[in-house]
Amino acid sequence: MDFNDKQIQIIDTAERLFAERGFDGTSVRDIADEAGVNVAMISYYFGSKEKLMEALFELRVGTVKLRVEALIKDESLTPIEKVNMLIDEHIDRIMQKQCFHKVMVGVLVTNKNPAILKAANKVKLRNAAVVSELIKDGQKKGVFKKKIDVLLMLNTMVGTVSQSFMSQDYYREFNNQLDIPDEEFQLIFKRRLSIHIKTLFKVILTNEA
Amino acid sequence: MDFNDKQIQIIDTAERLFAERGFDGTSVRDIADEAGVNVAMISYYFGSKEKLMEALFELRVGTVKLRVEALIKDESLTPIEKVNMLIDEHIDRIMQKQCFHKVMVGVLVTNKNPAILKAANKVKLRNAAVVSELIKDGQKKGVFKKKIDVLLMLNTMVGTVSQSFMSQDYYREFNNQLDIPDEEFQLIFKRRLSIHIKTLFKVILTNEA
DNA sequence: AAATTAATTAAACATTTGTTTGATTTTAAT
DNA sequence: ATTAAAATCAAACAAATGTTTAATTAATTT
Repeated sequence: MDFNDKQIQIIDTAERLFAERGFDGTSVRDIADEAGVNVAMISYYFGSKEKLMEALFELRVGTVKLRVEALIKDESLTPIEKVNMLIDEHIDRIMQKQCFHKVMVGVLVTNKNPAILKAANKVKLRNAAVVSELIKDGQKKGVFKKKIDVLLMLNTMVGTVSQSFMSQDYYREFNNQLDIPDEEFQLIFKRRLSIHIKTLFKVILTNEA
Repeated sequence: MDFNDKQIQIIDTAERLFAERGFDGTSVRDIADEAGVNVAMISYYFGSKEKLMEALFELRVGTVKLRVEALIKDESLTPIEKVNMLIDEHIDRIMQKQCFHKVMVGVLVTNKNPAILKAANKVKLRNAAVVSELIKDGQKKGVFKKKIDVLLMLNTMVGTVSQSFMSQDYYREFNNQLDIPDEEFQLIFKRRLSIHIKTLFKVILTNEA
């Protein structure tokens, strides 16, 4: 499905409001007003509020290029390098789509929309499978240890990143970094997060610090 | 504030529904019906739906005994033992109050209720301060390394636990543990999670695997 | 230029929402 | 037993909700 400019404009607005106020906390009139369109346009273009949400997921998840799957086949990279790229890619994705990430979290806590939940689980399963492959390869090459809980490891990555982004203002204040510019802080924040998780993964995968 | 049996009954029901459907996705009639009381009782006892939410937080957060603060002063424990107890305590708390935890996440993603958000931040700040003390003590005793990002470390604990509980059914299915009894799985799950995070913390705190 | 399709609108629609009312029952105190 | 307070109820309230309608305007096609 491809959306026209007006549709994307509505979806973008909906994404922002869903992230700020939650799905049920946002009315179609809120969306229409902020997007500068008539209320009826939402039904006209998407059919319903629920389907607008599904369109949002289609637009955001559907366009995710799976660099990961290409990555795993690259023979010039070591397993640990691949894992590190995986981490950076995940951080970048969440950072670039913070609103959508919030919406996603909102959907996952209240498993209301089963269609979206199923889609999310599918993506998750595929990612877990890819990472499992990557790890198996590393084990075969003798650089990774034998027993590795893949899902628990991924939970640490996803959970740490999610938690960090959700409380980044708090982090900034706690570390007295309110004076430095936003963009610079984002860079510092991202780099620290990246190094942090890579350190954790190294010990999970190799038992070395 | 102390609540009578009927009030607690309403709060418990509200907690479950807020966790399942979100605050805005739950109507006061839903709550009243499932709690087996008249709709008017919610206004009668709490004043409003919003205040019912605040009562829920008062009941759950207010009763949290700060074993942590007592813990830090216990001279018979090593710093690493204290940290490990902190981890187990956190896992236990989330495990025992999974519904409330979901509600909390819902509140934190959509920072709608500023009163609750402020209270949550206060708890967080106090916890961070306590842990900072603990770490400083460990550094003084020479068992912890110098540069430690406390908040990032806590984000890993909180994030990993949150992410793990949110997707525990998925974890169970992925690891082919659907056949074993619920309680047994919970125990296994908890133990793995505990060991996992303790391993991570050890490397964060001491640079040793 | 006429005809046809698509886009946009204000208004109306039926429900659902949170909350209040006023009467009635239950409980507790005198 | 009488009184006062607390608890419970069905009904009503206005406001907000998602969605539809029917008319009008804009864009595209013929």
